[in-house]
Amino acid sequence: MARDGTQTRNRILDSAFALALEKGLAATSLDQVIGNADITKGAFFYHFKSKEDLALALVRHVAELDRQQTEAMVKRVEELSRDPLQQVLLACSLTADLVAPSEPNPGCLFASYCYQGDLWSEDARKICETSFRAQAAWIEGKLKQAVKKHNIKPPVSPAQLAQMFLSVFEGAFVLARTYNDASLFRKQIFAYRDMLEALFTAR
Amino acid sequence: MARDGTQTRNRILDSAFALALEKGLAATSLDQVIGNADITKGAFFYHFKSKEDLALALVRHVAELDRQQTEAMVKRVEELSRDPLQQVLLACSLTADLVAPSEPNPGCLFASYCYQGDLWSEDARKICETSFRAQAAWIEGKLKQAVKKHNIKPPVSPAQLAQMFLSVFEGAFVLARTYNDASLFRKQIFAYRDMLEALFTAR
DNA sequence: TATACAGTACCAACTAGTCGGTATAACTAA
DNA sequence: TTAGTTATACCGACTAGTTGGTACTGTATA
Repeated sequence: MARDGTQTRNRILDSAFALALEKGLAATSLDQVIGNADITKGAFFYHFKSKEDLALALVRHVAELDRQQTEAMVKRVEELSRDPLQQVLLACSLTADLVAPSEPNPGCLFASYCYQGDLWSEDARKICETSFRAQAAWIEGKLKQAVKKHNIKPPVSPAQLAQMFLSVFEGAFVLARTYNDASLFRKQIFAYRDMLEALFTAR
Repeated sequence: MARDGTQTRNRILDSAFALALEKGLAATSLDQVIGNADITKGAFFYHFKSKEDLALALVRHVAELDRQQTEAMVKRVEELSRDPLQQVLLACSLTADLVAPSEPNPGCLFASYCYQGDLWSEDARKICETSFRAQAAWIEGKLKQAVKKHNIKPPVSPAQLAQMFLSVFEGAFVLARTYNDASLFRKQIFAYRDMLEALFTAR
């Protein structure tokens, strides 16, 4: 073995991630990724065989980070409360705190990809879809438990409400960017939270 | 006067719009825009002085189209019902119908721009923000009227609910693209509608 | 007779990607 | 111990092609 290459690989990934959120990967040249990572072209093409390869590796990387983060959050939330509805509400609050109000480029890599045809390969799409489905499935499951436990019939199905979490999540990023105000993200997630609470508490 | 140039100009705009939604304007070359519009380079640079100029003109163009569409919708909705809440609910239904379930590239130009640094100039941002604010303001106003009329205190403020419409709207596009299923847009808008109705009806 | 193009030839800057070479470190055989 | 071997990790000049944009001539239209 020679010196450990995973460090360099991660530097490239981190560099590409930051630039992708800042200006979109399609509009970012490899030279910029390379410069930002403070490596050379040779190093880049040693680790990735093309820009497309990098794009795919990046979305895989981010999906894995998300999975770990979600896993940890679920664990914390299930320790904090035994009530399924409360668990979901807590998860919303923790999610809202993920984006600092001063964040200059709040956003989701998946959303960034899906509006840039080059990167939006079928492979990339599936990775994003899987990631989304996993998150929605957890919320849906908890809400179904809440329906049973509280013996309530919400006006919108748990499945639709779970998807709406993702909609609000993604939409809040777009709003935050358009209004140039990252705090909007937090506010929207909390609005969703409050709304959920009301739907399952009222009556 | 010679022949009317607005036709050609609109052809360019339409071409760029379609390509922007399909693969993002940043990843689209001028040659593609020109080829798609079936004109020549000379014609393009007669109407637009640069790609940036086109990008700005396009977002302005789309914002104007949106404004007209919204204006017409508001008019229809206010004819159909006198109740402010019902007007908002109707507006949701009409909005849901704007995207055909078979639409190959459902999406919002504004969202597409905001994830592509090149195009995301301060000028473009302001145009999107103004467009968003106008829509949210109408919903917020109607919901405030509904609060008074029905003498109800919703768990989330009209302002937040109005912004949530935009969040769901934008997020639904991202979901539709990620799940590769345009019908998700309609479903999410209806879910928002049903939720709104429940919040203002319950108790 | 100015406008609104078509057409084409061209350019400098940038792009993704290649290629020959080098540095490092672990393994191997004398 | 050490000289030689090998694989990995990386360097950076280079290239072929694309990009946005220019320049200029020609022509149909109102």
